[in-house]
Amino acid sequence: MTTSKKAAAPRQSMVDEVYPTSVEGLDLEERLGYALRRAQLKVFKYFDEAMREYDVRPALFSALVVIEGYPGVTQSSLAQTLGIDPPRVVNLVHSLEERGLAMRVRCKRDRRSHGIFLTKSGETLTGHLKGLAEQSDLAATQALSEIERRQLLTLLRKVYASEETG
Amino acid sequence: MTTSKKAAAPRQSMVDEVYPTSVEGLDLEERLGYALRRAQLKVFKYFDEAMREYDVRPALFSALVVIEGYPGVTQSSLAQTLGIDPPRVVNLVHSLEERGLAMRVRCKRDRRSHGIFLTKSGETLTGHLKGLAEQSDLAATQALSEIERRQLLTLLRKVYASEETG
DNA sequence: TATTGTTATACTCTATAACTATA
DNA sequence: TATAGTTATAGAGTATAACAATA
Repeated sequence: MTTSKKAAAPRQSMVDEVYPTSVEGLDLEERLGYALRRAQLKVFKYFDEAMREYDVRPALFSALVVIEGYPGVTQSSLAQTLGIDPPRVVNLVHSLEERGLAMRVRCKRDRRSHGIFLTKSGETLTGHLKGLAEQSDLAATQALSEIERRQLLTLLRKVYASEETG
Repeated sequence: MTTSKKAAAPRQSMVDEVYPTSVEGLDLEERLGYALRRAQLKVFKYFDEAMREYDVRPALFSALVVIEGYPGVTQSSLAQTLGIDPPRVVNLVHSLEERGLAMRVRCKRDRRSHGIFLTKSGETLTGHLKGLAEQSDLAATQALSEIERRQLLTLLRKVYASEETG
């Protein structure tokens, strides 16, 4: 095994240039993690463009949608639901409050907890942003038919939904 | 508009707790970016576990596979192929050299460029890691059939392959 | 002047540990 | 003592600007 195969390291001290421009044909094309990362990069790029005007990042958008769906959600529950850590939620909610989009209210039964609610303007903005997000998803996946887009979403959900315990 | 609709903000200064535990039924479930991020998080978690023993992160693994497929690739081409910036490639290649997995060789025609080659031990490790990566992909997507896994890969490629100019 | 590789820098994202106030 | 929220901090990952060597 040490002599018969063509060596990878060059025999000379200087070599000709090699300029690949794609990963086609590489085993990388078969790697799910790589494909997910590249696809996500593209979808997020479109998302960022669509949201730039509002200075809303993915995490903030997700928080808005969850709070809209569960008015009064506690910060710890929000952390669990979004799969992020409590300290991040603090910054997220603080930012929402600063911008007048949400407000914290102490829970009466457990005064350690805070329920989070969208303000009126938070509700309005969230509705608007959901429309923008949908459009940016469509733009980012122009290469897919409507059926394929639904298939993709279904398959992705199947992957991340089975998160079990660890 | 100020009186007829149920206000989102609470009337009281204290409220009952709300503890959602999933995003089911939320519009978030329809967002491609969210689904991609969650799926990627899971696949990367499995990948990290599989590679922990070798201290290999996704970017390093991708670099190894590209160099294996294109022996002598220049750093700028590697950057373009992986969709990362030149400064990151510097660190990546430096790390590979430090670990004896790859080496830089000046190009004879354009002495500004460096061709990157795997060492013998880099080749061996890359082959081994590719096997581990394949297994970790399978483990992370146990919820999918073989056909579904291929479908997912095909759809993701369709999305990121149409990256055009912007 | 333009390009390859490099250094320095900064900014975002994310994770951890420790603190407070309530329970 | 345990938990919700908070603060401080540090580490990845990523992007930008500026520089040296070469073209």
